[in-house]
Amino acid sequence: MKSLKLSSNMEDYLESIYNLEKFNKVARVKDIAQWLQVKMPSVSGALRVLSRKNLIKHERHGYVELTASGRTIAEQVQQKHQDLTDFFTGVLRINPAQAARDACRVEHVVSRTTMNQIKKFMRKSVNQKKTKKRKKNRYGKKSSR
Amino acid sequence: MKSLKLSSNMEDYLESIYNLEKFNKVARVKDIAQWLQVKMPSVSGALRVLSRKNLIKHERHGYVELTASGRTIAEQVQQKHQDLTDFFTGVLRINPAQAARDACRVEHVVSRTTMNQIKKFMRKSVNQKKTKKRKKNRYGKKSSR
DNA sequence: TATAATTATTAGGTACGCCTAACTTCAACC
DNA sequence: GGTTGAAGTTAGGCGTACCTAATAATTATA
Repeated sequence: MKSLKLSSNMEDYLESIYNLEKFNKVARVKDIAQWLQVKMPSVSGALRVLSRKNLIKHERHGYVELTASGRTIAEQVQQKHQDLTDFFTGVLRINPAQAARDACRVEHVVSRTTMNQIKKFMRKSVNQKKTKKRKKNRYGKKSSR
Repeated sequence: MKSLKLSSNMEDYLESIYNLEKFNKVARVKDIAQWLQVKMPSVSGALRVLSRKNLIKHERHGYVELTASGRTIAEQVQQKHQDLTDFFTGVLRINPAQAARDACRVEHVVSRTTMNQIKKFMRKSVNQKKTKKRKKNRYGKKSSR
């Protein structure tokens, strides 16, 4: 391991590469820049750092690719992002656009503990809803929606 | 208005001054440093910035005091902090220490919209609990605790 | 009141992350 | 194969926020 803790910004770069690989097949400097709303030289700089940490593979003027360890980190961040978005929209009833914006920023600062509790809470809410429905049906009341 | 958006760090400085004024009557450079786990020169630097923005009053070697506008910001941040802490402990069942740590970081990145929904959600949970209790009592079951 | 200890400031340096401007490389087309 | 435009890199600069070391001011104590 080169260094253990990754900055929020570097996590964002990894996450954007991950998403671009997923949606565009390949990740290019220009697309990363556009995704993150920064200029290309900022991306070049970041890629140099991530390369040195062996989180990406990147040859001059070539596509950017995640390494296995880079992918692991990206997936973790992405998962947090997804879980937070679900929580914000599903539980807190935030509109999707705002939920995404908040998730983007919260995902870098929220603890593992809290993420776990959030997921636990969501599982519980789902069960409660199911239970409610069952009860209503059992008592012959019309189910909501 | 000098400049509109304050960095997370500057918000932290304001918040710590606010808390120190509240708990210690006065805020001193040394105490701020201790509170935020930074060295005194970092505090001196930050205070210069906040002074220029008219958010604090600070004469060389004197106590630090919030101005009206500084206090307003500090109170807003502090309120978010409190609401998030309540949410984390009360709803998500996070232990108080971890809740405080998360609140400290989330308070700077979460949107107003989401904060509002969090508060709404908490009010709703409280009501639901009350309702449950009432129901239980009405049906003659022993109330929890 | 002079000295010691504490508190605060200034000076100067580092790391990060962004930018613009200038240059290079690549690919695509004539 | 040379030209041209897009994509990418390098160079150099800026702002933020932290640090250590050195210095200054204040407060406490002998």
